[in-house]
Amino acid sequence: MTDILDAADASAPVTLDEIPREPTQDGPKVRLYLIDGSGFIFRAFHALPPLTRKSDGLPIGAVSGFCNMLWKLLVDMKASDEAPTHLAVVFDKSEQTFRKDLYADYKAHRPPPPEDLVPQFPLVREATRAFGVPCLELSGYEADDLIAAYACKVRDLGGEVVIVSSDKDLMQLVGPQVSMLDTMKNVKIGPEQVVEKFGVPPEKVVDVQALCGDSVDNVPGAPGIGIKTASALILEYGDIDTLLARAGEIKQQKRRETLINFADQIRLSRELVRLDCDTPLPEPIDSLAVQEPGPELAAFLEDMGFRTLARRITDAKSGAGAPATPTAEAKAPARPQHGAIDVNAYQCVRDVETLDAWIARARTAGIVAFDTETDALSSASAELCGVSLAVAPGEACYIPVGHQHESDGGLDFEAKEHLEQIPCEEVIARLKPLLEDPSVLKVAQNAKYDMAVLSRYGIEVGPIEDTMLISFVLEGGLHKSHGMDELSKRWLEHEPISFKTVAGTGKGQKSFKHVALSEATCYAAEDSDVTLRLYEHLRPRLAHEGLLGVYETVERPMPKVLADMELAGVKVDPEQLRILSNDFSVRMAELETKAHELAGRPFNLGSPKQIGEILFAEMGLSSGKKTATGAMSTDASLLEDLAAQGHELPRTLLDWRQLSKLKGTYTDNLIEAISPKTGRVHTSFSLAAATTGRLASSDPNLQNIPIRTEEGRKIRRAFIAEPGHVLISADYSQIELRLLAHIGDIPQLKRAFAEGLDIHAMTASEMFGVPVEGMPAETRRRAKAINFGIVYGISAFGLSNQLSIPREEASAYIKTYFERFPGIRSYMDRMQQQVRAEAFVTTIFGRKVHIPAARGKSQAERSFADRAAINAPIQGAAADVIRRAMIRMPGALEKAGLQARMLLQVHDELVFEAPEAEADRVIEVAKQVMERAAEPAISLSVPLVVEARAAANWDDAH
DNA sequence: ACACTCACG
DNA sequence: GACGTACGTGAGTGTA
Repeated sequence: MTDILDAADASAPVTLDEIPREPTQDGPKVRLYLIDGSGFIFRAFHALPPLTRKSDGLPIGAVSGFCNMLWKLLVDMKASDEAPTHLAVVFDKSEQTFRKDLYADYKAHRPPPPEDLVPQFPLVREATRAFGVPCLELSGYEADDLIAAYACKVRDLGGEVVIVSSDKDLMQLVGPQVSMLDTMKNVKIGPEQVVEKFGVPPEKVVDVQALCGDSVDNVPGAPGIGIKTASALILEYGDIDTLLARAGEIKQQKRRETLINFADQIRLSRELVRLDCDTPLPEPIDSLAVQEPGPELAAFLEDMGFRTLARRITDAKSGAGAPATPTAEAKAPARPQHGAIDVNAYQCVRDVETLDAWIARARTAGIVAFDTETDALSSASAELCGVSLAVAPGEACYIPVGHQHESDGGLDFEAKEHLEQIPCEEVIARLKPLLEDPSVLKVAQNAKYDMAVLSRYGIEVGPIEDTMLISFVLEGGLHKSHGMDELSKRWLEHEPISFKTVAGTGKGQKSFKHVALSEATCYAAEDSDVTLRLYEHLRPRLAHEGLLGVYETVERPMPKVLADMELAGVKVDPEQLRILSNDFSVRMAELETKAHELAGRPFNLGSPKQIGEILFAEMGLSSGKKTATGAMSTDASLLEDLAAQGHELPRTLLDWRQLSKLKGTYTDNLIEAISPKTGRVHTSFSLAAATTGRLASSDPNLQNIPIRTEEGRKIRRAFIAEPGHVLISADYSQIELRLLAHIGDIPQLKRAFAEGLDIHAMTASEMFGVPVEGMPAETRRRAKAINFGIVYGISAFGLSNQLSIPREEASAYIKTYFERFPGIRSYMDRMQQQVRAEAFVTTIFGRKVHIPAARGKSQAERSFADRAAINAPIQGAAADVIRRAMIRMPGALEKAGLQARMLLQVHDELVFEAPEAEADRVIEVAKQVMERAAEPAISLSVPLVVEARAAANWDDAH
């Protein structure tokens, strides 16, 4: 049997006795992990639904959660390159501690633990021991004190300590050898994070906590002083004693009085929060050496009935002995290839000679990572504050161009930093040849943004690569975000300075141009440095993993295309929207009055909770349907049902909701979104949001402008063209079903598309054996719903819901469908097999879509993965097709001598703006490019068909 | 911060 | 046969 908990390095077991003789020269000999047991228990208890043991009904939810968390932690720790040599779980022993003697009300407000949890405390200790992990506890002391004592001891002996907890009270212990690990958020807490939280370094945390107190533990502190004030005071005066001694000097009267009057209470609070390193150690450190679980673990899990975990542990043990697979090797975080990142090593460039020197270095290197700093988020309006460059790992600079002092409201005698900078035009003029030089490769993180900003300064950056897109191509679906901070933490094991730390947060956030140059240099140059390092790390994997083609053809060209679309924006008529908004307001008020009358009392129509109370409790209507959390659902389909039964209030609510949605989400916000600079609306397209490769649009989202209802279409009519111009909408007809026909190789579908038949009618005809001529509309509607359902990974439940038919009937439809189209069944089976084996699927263009849920614990999760695996190759191929069209479009329009511009993409639709006279030719070019977009990569066995129309507004162009 | 609802493909 | 249920998004509001 392989040792699960074996340390990563295979060095012989080390005892603490060796430490004093051989302190730290060869790296830490002891790395002790201290797990905050109480924290784990409460998290496990609250995160999980109540669970009882089958045999006797004993509550074991928290035990189960605790075991899973502990196991995961053990596995993760072992895999990390900071594997523990020693390990223990620390528990609170008793309520009565020395702090209660100091202050009777300490933790007085804390409610007793839930009844269900109490019997689980001893079980959790038993579980810990079963895992081969020692439990530490001591009468009269809290877990925190024991953690402190062990941490101090190991630290003083030259070892390392990792405290697994998110409790802020433990942050005072953090230091060069002591860190914390928050396993929920999966973040490491070092001195930097402590400063972020408390505004002071770890050694001052106690002083800050003494001042601000803690309502949870009922530590009094000083009334009216919060964390902000506390850290400011401590930073100024150094510590509590000095502060209290000099309290009389404080200018603010109230604060001065508080400090003087509550001096004793503050000193007491300090004693309450200070952790005692002199707490006796119940066990010698040597006895905490990591050991593998014995046979009692299996027995314990069996006894509890934790079958899944038991199986996982057995699997891990049998698998761990085998040599690492190549994939596992490729995924293992590689060691950073360069030295550590030192933010103080960067240069601030403020004269032309230095700038030219950096530009020369970039040319010699042939590669430069860069990043723009601006004063706003929208690339269409943001002003440049500076540019950073990195020419090699660790060699980076920041060139400020727009930094200013914050406008001073009064007299300020502090010496102001000199803000002499190279004039912006000068910097732009010198950077332009470099950034446009075809022989120098540029690298950026989210290049689209920087390209859009610089384009407004006359620079067309190229050639360029994008680390965010490289990450997305490699690992799309594996992570929520491909932002730089995450990538840096993941691959470089380095946490970059957060924007919040330099610019502040909330309404006190300052524009980047007001950030001091020294700080701005650290932050900005670090971004370029990190980007370059990420590029060097990630880029080789593209070829290695067969993803270079996807990256080069459908990812890398996109930032330029999208930057131009975003900068172009779309014209929206604010007058029309204002009229609509007023109209909606009036009608909403009428509906509200009516709803209140029908309900017999006033209520908030926007509150699902109140609606539920009125409809179900007061009016006694039946609902049945519940939301995910068990609350009564009041969604549209349910209200529709009730309205159909003849009730008036649901109808009124539906009407109000529609208007409320339209007004709140569209009319009012679209007016605000109009840029004062351009008079147009500039969305932001995200390339790395949807795992299938679809784009996403935000700020504002222009991919969900209403179209399905008449009222909604009025909003679409406010999207217009410049005078003398038209909007052109070109959309793929049935692209997903066509791609399914090709991918799944379905003869009937292919034939129907080749002959240009009505695909839904054809489906209905095949399924129900009725001729297309004279087919009832309802029959076709059902077939249409089935076709959509197929693309989504159909289920009887989903279809019955969609069509409001009994599940048995839906089931029968699906059965018939699979009989008529057996190819679809086999496509679905193939995707399910693939995703269960590999946890990813690919599109015909080679895009890889990771679906980690396929490895999920629950059946439900895996079923979800199956459906996603059926959908992703279809949705993803459609996304690839339209990307290919978009990439070719600007060139095709230009080649045809047209001025038309592409403005928007809505998944299967492209929107253009063109001079009226060009309309017909633009339609011709757009159709051709779009219909041939799959070529030459893929020769589709079905035709792609595009319908296009020109009109004065977006609605009429459909 | 999260749940709910709803706009789109 | 059990399991929760159609796939992919972004945004506003209410509620804790």
